[in-house]
Amino acid sequence: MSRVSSEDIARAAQVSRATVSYVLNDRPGRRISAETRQRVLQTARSLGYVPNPAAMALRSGRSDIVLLQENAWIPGPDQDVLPLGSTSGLLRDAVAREVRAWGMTLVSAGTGFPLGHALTHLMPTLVLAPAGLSEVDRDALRRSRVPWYEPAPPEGFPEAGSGGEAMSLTASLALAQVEHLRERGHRRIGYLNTSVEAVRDIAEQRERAVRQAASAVGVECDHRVRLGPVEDALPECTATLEQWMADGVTAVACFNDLYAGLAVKVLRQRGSRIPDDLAVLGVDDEAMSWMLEPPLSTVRLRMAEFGTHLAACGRAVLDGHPLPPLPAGLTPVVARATT
Amino acid sequence: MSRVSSEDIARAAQVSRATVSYVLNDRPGRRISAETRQRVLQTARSLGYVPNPAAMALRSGRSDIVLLQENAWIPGPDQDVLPLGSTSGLLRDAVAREVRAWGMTLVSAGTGFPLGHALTHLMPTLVLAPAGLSEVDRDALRRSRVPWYEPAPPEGFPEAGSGGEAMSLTASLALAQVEHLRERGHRRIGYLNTSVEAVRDIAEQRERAVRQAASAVGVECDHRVRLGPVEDALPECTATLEQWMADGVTAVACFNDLYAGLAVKVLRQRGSRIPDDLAVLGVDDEAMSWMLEPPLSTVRLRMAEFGTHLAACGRAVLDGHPLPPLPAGLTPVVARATT
DNA sequence: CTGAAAGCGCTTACAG
DNA sequence: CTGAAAGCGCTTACAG
Repeated sequence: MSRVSSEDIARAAQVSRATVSYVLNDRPGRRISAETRQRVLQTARSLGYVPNPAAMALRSGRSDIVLLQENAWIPGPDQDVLPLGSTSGLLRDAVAREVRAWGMTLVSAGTGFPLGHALTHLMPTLVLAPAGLSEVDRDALRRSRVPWYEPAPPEGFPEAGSGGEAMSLTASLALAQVEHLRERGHRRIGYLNTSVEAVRDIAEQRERAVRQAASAVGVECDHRVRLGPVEDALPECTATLEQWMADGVTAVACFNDLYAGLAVKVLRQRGSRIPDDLAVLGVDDEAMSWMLEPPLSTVRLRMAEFGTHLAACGRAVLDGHPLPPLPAGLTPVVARATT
Repeated sequence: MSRVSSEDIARAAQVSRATVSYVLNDRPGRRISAETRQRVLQTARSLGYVPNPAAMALRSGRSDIVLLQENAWIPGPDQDVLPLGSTSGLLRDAVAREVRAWGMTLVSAGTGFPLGHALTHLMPTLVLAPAGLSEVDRDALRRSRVPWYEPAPPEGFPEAGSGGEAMSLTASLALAQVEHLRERGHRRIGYLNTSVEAVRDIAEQRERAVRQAASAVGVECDHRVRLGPVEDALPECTATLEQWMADGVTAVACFNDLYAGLAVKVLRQRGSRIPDDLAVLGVDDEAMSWMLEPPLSTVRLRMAEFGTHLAACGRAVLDGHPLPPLPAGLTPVVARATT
């Protein structure tokens, strides 16, 4: 069965293709008799009409595709990969659901490729970049005049009295980590970051946010490291944590659950008590985090909810509306046994 | 800067658009003077020409998009999700790399949506379904005449003397699990499967494959369960494993590392020794599996290599060539402390 | 060896 | 209120 075109439905409904187009697109200023209108709608439905996306794209110079740019992997044929947690699919599916409600299609094209390629091949209407864009990608976007949304880098915390202004996800995450540790009585914490290249930007942003949060909350955070891929980082992590404990650090906030898991491993190996000798706090609430011994405390990122928000922001840039504020409660602490 | 069209390059190179098209597409049967040819190629390059994908798609009735249909999630606004391991992104990126070498673009559209929607919106040239397709999706594919590749369901194991015929990934996985356990001396094993709806097909295939592998190898595998989402399955898992141990089961093969992690958790809680009282073997080699206590033995799926193979199969169906055999060594055992 | 023309399926001024 | 026509950017018979 070949596709049915607007021509087909025009013929069947005894009107011109223009009329079909007008009623299907609900063009204002065009008065179509209610009767004709019904007939067209009817036949369109009964014929199972779906507009040809290529033709629409050719005409409008834009497809109905929204491109989700994920960039949390190191590509490469080897296993040299920092997997973004198992939660990243949640984001995509949530965004996909919203975008679909607009009558568009969300698509993601794999990471590690310059955006330019996907841009010319897909001609998306909008690009969504939950974790930010490289300057190169931003350039490509500007050149091809495709609108995009990426969260603003964390700008610090709302001023006192600003009336609950929006915080970035990163800021809210950092604050959740630091506040939780403070509540548990810690006054000197360390930050265990990653040096994996593919997530450098986000790692730097998080570290900055944690420092700001710490000083805002009255916690000292002068101890910080950046470790390579978790699989290889055990020795260095051991040395670091021993030093830190000697310096009076009582808790570590980690880039994510993987590094937190590493820290837990290190502490167990040397017989340290968790959290008494050192508390450990991750990020992501990975599927296996509660299976660690002891079960890992972590800050969850509500990915599905964040996805919905991300989509709303995209919609706003498309419509020229102001951006909606980040909803609260996106970064709940999951306190288990390591804090 | 608006896109440059073949018209532009025709003008600049002083030829007709037809000529441009002929040289760019290397049309055989058309003799274009080497000189003209060079000039066209030259100007195309210098102008940064990229064919308009919408126009190509409109003309050919097909885009240059390859759609990767992943289906390893339960969608839904709640957290009721079985995350496919953190390794799934590896697959996508590997396939994307191959597809890109064909001059096409790989795209994935999120899971939990009927394929029909993406089909009509994207008009892909090919659909790749690493984990198989539902009958509904297959119908949609047939109706829209889009070619697709999905691995054949496991058909059992090659006959003796068949000369190393291709095995499915599922079969090879199952065999790896069972053989490893046999080598470790186990003669009566259990299979800990998932009942999560979103992966029912794959769960059933794996279970069948494990049973076949067990009988092929001379191991008894009469003990099997299907547990719900890991987070809620602890009590049931406990009851099951206790029963099995009482029945003389000495090892469990699991659907994936999440369920294996659950089993480990259960055994620790009741003070059983691993692997002496019960050995545990997962699948996936998740990023956190080695952090468990004791570190989890598992079978890794070489996702990147599998992705390359998947792409090659897709290419073969596109070209009408015979399918390449599944490469060997895609499912190495990672023996750690639980077996 | 190269060019003029049709046509893929849509939308939207522009006439009636 | 509705229709005929142009045009988005490509490819490919079909003439020269």
